[in-house]
Amino acid sequence: MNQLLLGLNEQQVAAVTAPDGPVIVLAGPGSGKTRVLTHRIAWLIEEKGIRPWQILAVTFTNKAAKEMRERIEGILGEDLRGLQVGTFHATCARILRREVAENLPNFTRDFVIFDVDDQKSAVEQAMKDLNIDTKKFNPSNMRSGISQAKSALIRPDEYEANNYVGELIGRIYRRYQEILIANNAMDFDDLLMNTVTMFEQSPHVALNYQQRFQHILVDEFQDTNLTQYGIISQLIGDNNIFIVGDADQSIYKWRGADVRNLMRFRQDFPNPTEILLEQNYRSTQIILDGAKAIIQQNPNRVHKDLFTTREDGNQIIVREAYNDLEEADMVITAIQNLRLDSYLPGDCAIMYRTNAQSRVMEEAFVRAGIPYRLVGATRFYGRREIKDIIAYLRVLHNPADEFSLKRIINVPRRSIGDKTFNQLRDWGLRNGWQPGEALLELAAQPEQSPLSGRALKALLSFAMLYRKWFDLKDQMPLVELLDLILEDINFTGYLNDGTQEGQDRWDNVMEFRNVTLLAAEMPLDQFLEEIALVADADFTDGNEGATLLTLHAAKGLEYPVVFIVGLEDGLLPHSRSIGSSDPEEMAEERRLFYVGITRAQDRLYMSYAFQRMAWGRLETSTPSRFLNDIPEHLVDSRFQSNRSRRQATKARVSEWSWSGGGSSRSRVSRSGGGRSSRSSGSSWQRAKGDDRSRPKKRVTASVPPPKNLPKPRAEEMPEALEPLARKSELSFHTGDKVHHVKFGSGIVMSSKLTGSDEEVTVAFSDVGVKRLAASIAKLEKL
DNA sequence: TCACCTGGTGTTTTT
DNA sequence: CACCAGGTGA
Repeated sequence: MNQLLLGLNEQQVAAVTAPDGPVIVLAGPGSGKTRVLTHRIAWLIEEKGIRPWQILAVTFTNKAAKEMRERIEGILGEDLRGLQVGTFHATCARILRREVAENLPNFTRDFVIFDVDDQKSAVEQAMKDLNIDTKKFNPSNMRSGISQAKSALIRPDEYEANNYVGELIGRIYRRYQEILIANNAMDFDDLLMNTVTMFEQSPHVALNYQQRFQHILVDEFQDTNLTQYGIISQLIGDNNIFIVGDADQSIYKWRGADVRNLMRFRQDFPNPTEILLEQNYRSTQIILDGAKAIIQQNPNRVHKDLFTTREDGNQIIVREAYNDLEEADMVITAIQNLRLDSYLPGDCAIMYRTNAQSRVMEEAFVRAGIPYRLVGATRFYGRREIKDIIAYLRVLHNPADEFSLKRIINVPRRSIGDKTFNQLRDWGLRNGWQPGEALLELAAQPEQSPLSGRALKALLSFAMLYRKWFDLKDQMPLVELLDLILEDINFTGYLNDGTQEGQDRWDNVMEFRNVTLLAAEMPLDQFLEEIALVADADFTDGNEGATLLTLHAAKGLEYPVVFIVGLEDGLLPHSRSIGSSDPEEMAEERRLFYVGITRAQDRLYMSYAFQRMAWGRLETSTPSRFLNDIPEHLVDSRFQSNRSRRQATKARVSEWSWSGGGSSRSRVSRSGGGRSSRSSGSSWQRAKGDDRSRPKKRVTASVPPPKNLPKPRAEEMPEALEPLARKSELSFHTGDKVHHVKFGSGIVMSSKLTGSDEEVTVAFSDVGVKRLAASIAKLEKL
């Protein structure tokens, strides 16, 4: 048997060796689809005599592309130059860079790529130009409306509105596009849309690529949008298309992905070879059963019979935490204990629905001194100081980029304000110069400019710098150019303001310098393109620490141990989907959960918190409805389910935490927490340094009603509808011994009246200090 | 022009 | 709570 097919199962072999023509591989999670893709490409090259450059493979992330290339090179043991592997965006950017000059009017090959921030600025500009109130209509919403349109291959002149906001979006879209052209810029969506446009307008270019790519392979097909489908259609001709996907893992509808592309594919490419990969090589039976139970609840899906040979395994552990801080501590303790089972932090991933949840987790890791890696959140290239530096490079590369110039012309401060900037701009406009060119002209002939006095002096000294860099930019390696700029503008002095934050920012700049160092001889345009297209998910490598990431970013990854935190209604499923009239939104939340679960190889932990901090307030939450769909026998849970929770409340506290109780639980309680001015009795907690209890600037003298007191869950308080009686006397006092059904016994540290309730702080022997509302907590005096 | 304040607003998820 | 845009005074 061919070496390439060794160790593959029957279906995988069928996929790898599938005949020419359209092929659909429906691949369940963990079914080895990456393996199939890499072996397929290797098979084409080795057995079918296809040259590497005749193959185009499209992946979802840059990282996946890199891995795929390396794996194929590993299999074939040769350098596969010419093999085109990349994301849609990277592939299109590459094609456009080469063809745009001759084949797409309005752009030169030096076009820049606008990220979401740049897009927002451009949208705001467009709205200003059109006299549309940016307060009344959120530019972000307008931006996403435009993005949706572009994802569906609707060009500005094709945009049809069916309501008032749509009409606005249409107008803004048209103006926005003009602005981009003026700036020689494309946004992410343009990379795709303009490629299709170019292929349509210049069929010979499309034909050229058709002749080159005899085999096109697309991964994660369920998350392609209409425009991407258009690209494939243009490229495919009579060539061979091989797609891999799983409708159950479609989680990007919100950004224009269209699962119906699978249907379209079946229509446009009749009688495809269809292969189902159902054997899971990743997870234990229990984890897989849990995942199946979740996904089965979705309507209108094609049933798949996933199975694994990894029998049994540990039960899925589900736990409730008192609040988000305790939830984080539970994760930490669990990770510490997992060492006993030989799992290192690097084997663990913590997944959450929203980036905002990462903060509390991160702080817990820092406290515990456990190494971790945060994926996303404040993305590296999104940091202000990094964006500033990139803006310098961008405006040097593309003098038309007004937004970048505007960003940096007064950073660091050089007394160049809006007025001066606009004068420069208008001067350029009158003479047909791009903003960067206007700077060069100013440096050459300052006396011709309409500026004078202080403004001229300030601007001129910047223009001289700009000209210097501009002349040198192609004559020195990137790092040297960067160093020169940093030196000339004294960026250190600007950032290093003596604070830790300043230091961190400078460190980031140095980190960025390393990137340019690695880029070595790379020309500026290519460098800018690469950093524009990197994604958070590209940084998930390495196993020095636990990985913190969103469920979206977890797609395509796997870990021995997975924690899914924040399993609460409103978070997962997200509140936006709960209130939505479109049932697809809820279905997508469910798929997201499914994706998370199926990342786990050996162990799976889930948690939810009774209350958590959100928008600076303390919110009470209900466990996620999804939890009810996991059969009880798969779950090791203190609260088996909502149904039997009341019964389970009797269990001992020690069973309650993942670890069996333990160290530093007192960290878990939250002081301050949005409720106002506290009595001095609890000040000792502040000393422990809960940074959320930082003294507030404004202290209100009166005590507002405690709007945010934890609300009781219905089954704990049958008469919940009755308003709480106004209390006037303390029923608990410092030193009282009390007992709590959940936390066991403890001693009252302090107690005080809040608007309509009594707030008791208790030190429990097992779980540490808790702050409780007397009306709810059912504290028993001993 | 800039430093400082204030009030409004927002957290889904990302190439 | 945290971030921004926009306003104000120096």
